[in-house]
Amino acid sequence: MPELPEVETVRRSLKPHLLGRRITRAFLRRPDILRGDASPAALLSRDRIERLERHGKQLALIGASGRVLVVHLGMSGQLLLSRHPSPDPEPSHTHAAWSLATDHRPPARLRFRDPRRFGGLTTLPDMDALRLEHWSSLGPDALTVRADRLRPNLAATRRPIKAALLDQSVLAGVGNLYADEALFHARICPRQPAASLNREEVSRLCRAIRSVLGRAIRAGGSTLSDGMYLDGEGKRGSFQLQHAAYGRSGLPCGRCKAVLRSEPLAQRTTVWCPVCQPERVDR
DNA sequence: ACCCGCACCTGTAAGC
DNA sequence: TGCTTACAGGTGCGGG
Repeated sequence: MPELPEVETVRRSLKPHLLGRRITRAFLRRPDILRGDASPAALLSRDRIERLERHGKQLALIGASGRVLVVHLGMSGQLLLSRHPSPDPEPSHTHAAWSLATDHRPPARLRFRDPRRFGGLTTLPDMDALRLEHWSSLGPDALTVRADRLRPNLAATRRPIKAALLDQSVLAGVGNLYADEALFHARICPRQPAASLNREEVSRLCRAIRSVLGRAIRAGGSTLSDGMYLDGEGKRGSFQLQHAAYGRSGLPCGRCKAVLRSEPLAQRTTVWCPVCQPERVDR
């Protein structure tokens, strides 16, 4: 599922193909996946892609005109490059597409696919709208988060730490999979109230978050057995081979061999090691 | 103000 | 074998 490492891998895989490239035409097949102005110009038709930015799980394409197209992959979203014309039929659930100007770079079409439609596109007039409106409700980006930014956000909530990590206004980029991985590596029980983490625990958690997300990006993200996640060139990730907690309920902990435990928390399947991540009694 | 719980959506897989 | 059911989860919102 696309969380920060997958979105960052998509960004990096698209960058050499898209930067400086002109969009000749934009196609919107399902207008209900779009928020904002649906005009061709807002969809970057006849624009030139100047930058690709990411905050948390959101990806922004920024045109030379200053216009911004935000892509949110949700659960099953994909941004895929393909040749055009292509001998293959258009993939199912292709909700939007962009024709790219012919230059020496071959793939000539970009598609947004999203079978479950939890994702979508947002058009914004400029970078100010992106920073001051669209991204202002998001917490610090998880890839570079430091304890001094995370500590006040955790102190403000009584929810379990796992629930707080899933809240994009607390921290941007972590979803169910990487929350379990980060808590495992930080040796913190997912049920521990967020506000009860001491300075040392918040520092450990930040280091674990940065480290696990960094390693996941180096592995190209996690492509689970459903094969849903692919980068911009259609390549699979391999970080699923390094998962320590996610999807390993009932299997031995890689550190202490105790059986990993699973229980729903914040309506999400949560896996942790009862020995390495003990519940700390709070005073 | 905070936060819980559910609806949204579809593909996959397990169960009968 | 073919149907039904459960499950996966990011986000937004109703309501407590």
